[in-house]
Amino acid sequence: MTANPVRGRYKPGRIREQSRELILQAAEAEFACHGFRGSTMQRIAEAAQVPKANIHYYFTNKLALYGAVLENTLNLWDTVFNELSSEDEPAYVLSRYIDAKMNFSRTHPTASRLFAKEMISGAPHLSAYLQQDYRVWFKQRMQVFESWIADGKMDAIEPAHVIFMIWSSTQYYADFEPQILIAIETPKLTTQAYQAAADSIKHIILKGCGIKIPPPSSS
Amino acid sequence: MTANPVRGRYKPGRIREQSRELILQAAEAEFACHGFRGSTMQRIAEAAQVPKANIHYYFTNKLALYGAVLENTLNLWDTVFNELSSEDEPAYVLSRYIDAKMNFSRTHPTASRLFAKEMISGAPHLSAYLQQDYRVWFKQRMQVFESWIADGKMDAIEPAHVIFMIWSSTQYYADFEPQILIAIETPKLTTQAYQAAADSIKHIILKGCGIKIPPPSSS
DNA sequence: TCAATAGCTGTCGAATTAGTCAACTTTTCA
DNA sequence: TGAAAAGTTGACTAATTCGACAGCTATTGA
Repeated sequence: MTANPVRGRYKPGRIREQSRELILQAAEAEFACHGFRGSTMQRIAEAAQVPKANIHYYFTNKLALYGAVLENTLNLWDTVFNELSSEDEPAYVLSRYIDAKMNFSRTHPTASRLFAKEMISGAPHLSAYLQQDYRVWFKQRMQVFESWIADGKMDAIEPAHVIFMIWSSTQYYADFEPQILIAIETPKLTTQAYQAAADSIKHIILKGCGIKIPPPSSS
Repeated sequence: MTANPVRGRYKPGRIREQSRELILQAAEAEFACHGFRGSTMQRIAEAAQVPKANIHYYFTNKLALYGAVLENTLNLWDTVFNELSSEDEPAYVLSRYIDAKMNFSRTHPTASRLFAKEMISGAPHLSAYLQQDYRVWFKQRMQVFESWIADGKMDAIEPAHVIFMIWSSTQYYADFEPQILIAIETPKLTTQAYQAAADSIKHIILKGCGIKIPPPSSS
């Protein structure tokens, strides 16, 4: 009856992991839609289909739950951030980064919305993150752009604004979905629609920054 | 004692107008920060420095107050929207529009944030607006872009994505202020900073869309 | 098999919430 | 001036809300 204990995975904490994940997912959706104060433990419990008391068994209180959700989101975020590597050909690097950011909007819209809501509210729970990892990351990437400009590989535009344009335009498709759906008259943003958007953004950003597409390479 | 009834301005409803405005302003800030559910009538009352019951004298309930705030915001919005006139020179039209949108972010950041929050939440109170005024406006402007493309005045990019890029990048400076402040290491976004951002956006959008700056005209 | 541990939840209390109401003051205007 | 209208507000109610906790069941490992 011991249901094959093969391959480990049987220590106490197995159930813990599953339940926590279930609750976190429901909480992410709720927080993304209604913000911290606007969300209720009751609604999260209903969405996760567990009694409210069960949530309090895994998370000490509402703020701790919110913190856990936010931490999850920031981890995903960092993964995408790091896609902006410091290869030497800007056209290739930026294209890949724009695609990665757009894919994130497509596959993790609620994470994007949660982050946006937190930011709009003044980022009260993100100051630590912003002051540390984010700040460092930003400085480093700025230098990459500076070197590109120095090498004449792109126009002399303040790099910060270029990054902001990439972030804002890619996030827009997740955060402002209702507005976009009505504008382009579709009931749902398809993968093709996301691809078309990414292509347009790449065209405008690359050309707009005066970045030449390198001639070699196949296709 | 009748305190000069000169120049009208003395009908019943004078006080009404002032009090309503005071409350609406406090409510806008609160709703922009915490969303509809996350805001409380008590906090709005404290911000406006009036008793809570006074708010209920002017607005039947919380939803009505939110609706009034939203309506105010949409009126401001429309004013800026209409800045995108259909003159024949795209470089001039888009430059003016980007400046207007950026000025809106600078002078009405809370209105921008309120709108963003509502949109991220799925725009439950905006469907009427989106389906009407907005939809019509969008279609018309799309045609302007199409004609520019047909006339060879800009690259053949789906116009919708260009508009989305302008909206997203200009709103970003209002909605994601905390992130921006830390990135560019400033305690406050100055008018100069906004101007620099607008210039960068104009450079990238115009050049990126292959729009030539017309040669004539004085400096 | 059988304790010990982990996981679960119904029920409750204190605090906060939206909205009501009746009594009050100020403004208006004839 | 004085009464009607507009504006104001403290005190209240009913409904929600977070969170605590005791007692329950399921899982685990010896």
